[in-house]
Amino acid sequence: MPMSNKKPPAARGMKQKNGPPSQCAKCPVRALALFQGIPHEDLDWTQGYREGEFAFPAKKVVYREREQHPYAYTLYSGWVAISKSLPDGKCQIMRFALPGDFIGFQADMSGPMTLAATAITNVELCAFPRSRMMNMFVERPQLGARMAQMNARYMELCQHHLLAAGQRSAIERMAFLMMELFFRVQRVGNMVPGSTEDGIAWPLAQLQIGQAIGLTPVHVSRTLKELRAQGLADIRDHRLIINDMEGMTELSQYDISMEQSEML
Amino acid sequence: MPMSNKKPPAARGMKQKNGPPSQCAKCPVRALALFQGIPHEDLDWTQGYREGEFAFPAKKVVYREREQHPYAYTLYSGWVAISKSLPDGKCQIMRFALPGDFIGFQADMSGPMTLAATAITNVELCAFPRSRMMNMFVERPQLGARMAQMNARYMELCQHHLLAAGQRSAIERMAFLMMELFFRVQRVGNMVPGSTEDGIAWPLAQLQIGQAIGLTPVHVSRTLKELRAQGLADIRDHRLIINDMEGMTELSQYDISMEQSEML
DNA sequence: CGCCTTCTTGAGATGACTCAATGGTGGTGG
DNA sequence: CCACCACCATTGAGTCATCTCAAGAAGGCG
Repeated sequence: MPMSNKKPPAARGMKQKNGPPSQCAKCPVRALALFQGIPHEDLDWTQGYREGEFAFPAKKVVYREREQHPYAYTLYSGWVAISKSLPDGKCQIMRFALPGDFIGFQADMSGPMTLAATAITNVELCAFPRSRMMNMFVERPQLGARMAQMNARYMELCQHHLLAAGQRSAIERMAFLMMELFFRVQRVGNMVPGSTEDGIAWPLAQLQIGQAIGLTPVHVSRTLKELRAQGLADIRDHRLIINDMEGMTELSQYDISMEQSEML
Repeated sequence: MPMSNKKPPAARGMKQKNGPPSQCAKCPVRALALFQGIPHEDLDWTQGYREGEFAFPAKKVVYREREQHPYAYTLYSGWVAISKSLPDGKCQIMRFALPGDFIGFQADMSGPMTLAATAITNVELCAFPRSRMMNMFVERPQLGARMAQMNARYMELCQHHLLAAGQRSAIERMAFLMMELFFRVQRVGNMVPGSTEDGIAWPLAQLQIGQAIGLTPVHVSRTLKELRAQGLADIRDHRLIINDMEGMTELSQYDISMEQSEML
């Protein structure tokens, strides 16, 4: 049943300061999230469900909204934008998936995708057949519980963004996004090169920032300028630097405890 | 272990055109959602996890953000607002829970609540101990899978609201909220009295509408006036009436297929 | 009957948007 | 290796949607 592994169009164009994705190791080694704390027997058993590893270059669409896509994925390396669009072309990025994150899980696992996924950097993905996932979760309850838990965690991210979008100013939303991604990237640590004490590699264009927090690119630029002027944070040369952690914590109302729980 | 059932302060004040909650029948009968399609043996087994039924009057807080609350609930009757607040008092309603919905499930089932729940109408709830839920899901995988699925569905609601909050105008968001609640209420049908072909009972004040779609109450009023003037929809006497379904569908971009899947 | 909450309406302020032009930067091809 | 081109970021000027503040009207509840 499992189709042969594929490692197609690796690293086409793109600055990719992150360096090209490192070699694909064994699934359980790198896919921390879904399989964290899962008994070894379950892990081995799970291998039968894997359908290979894929690599996509930056900017490539992994799956589209409404597409009948066969896989869901664990993200090994890189950043993926998960988004939803309106008929008039407006697009909201729901979350950024980072290494270890699972993408493609939704209420109706046999229907079309409700969201789109687009590679922001070059990415490596581990594929699972959507049609068999619910089944897999029923057969391996620990895994199912873990999936539920991860999704609940993604829900919390979504809720924070909704709170920000509904109730907060441009600069506050901007600060919040920076803090969230700063801490999430720090957390996956060595999987994302380029992190320092006060900064991380930042692959997002201002257009994408705007799509994530509901601003026009022009206003993103002005807001960024304001954060810079206040000495709070800056994005330059594809890096985010937090200059004033205290000030940013205050402005963003980012709750660090969000990131401290042992489960991703 | 299970504490005695409680049926406390029923129906204190409040217009409550919905009429007071009807009597509490057996759990599985009314809690369609979580137990939908679950084998009978699992259902019976589940009874051991129930910790009684509660009734809350309108406006009462079921649990607060950051509170170490012992229960999660299936909602039997009434509407509950699930919200998240900022230190300065601004409050975003994440979703409205309707009969059959599950509330209180989150990534960290042993930590404090990440959201608050407030009864909008008088409500009846069926309580489950949070501490034992993950366990329950591992022991009854079907139930765990169902919970994951339900939560994925709530995630989709949240995503639609984030899309609306980030990308759409006041009147579009308003129309979307109306359409969502109209169809969700129609779907739970006889559990919510007062539904007609073109309208439903509407317990929300304009303040709450604003908290759900990110508008000030003043602007909610003006936006409502505009919808009324355009002959699209109206809220009067605690009822929502959709006057122009086609126009509302166009304006709201509400996708009816969202509601058509067999699972809630 | 009277209070208190909710809704409505007006006037003015403002944060974010639009349109448009300019300036960088990196990748590509000659 | 340089020049061009495309894409992205910046800045300015003007507009508009939504907010704020404030007053008054309506409706439900004790």
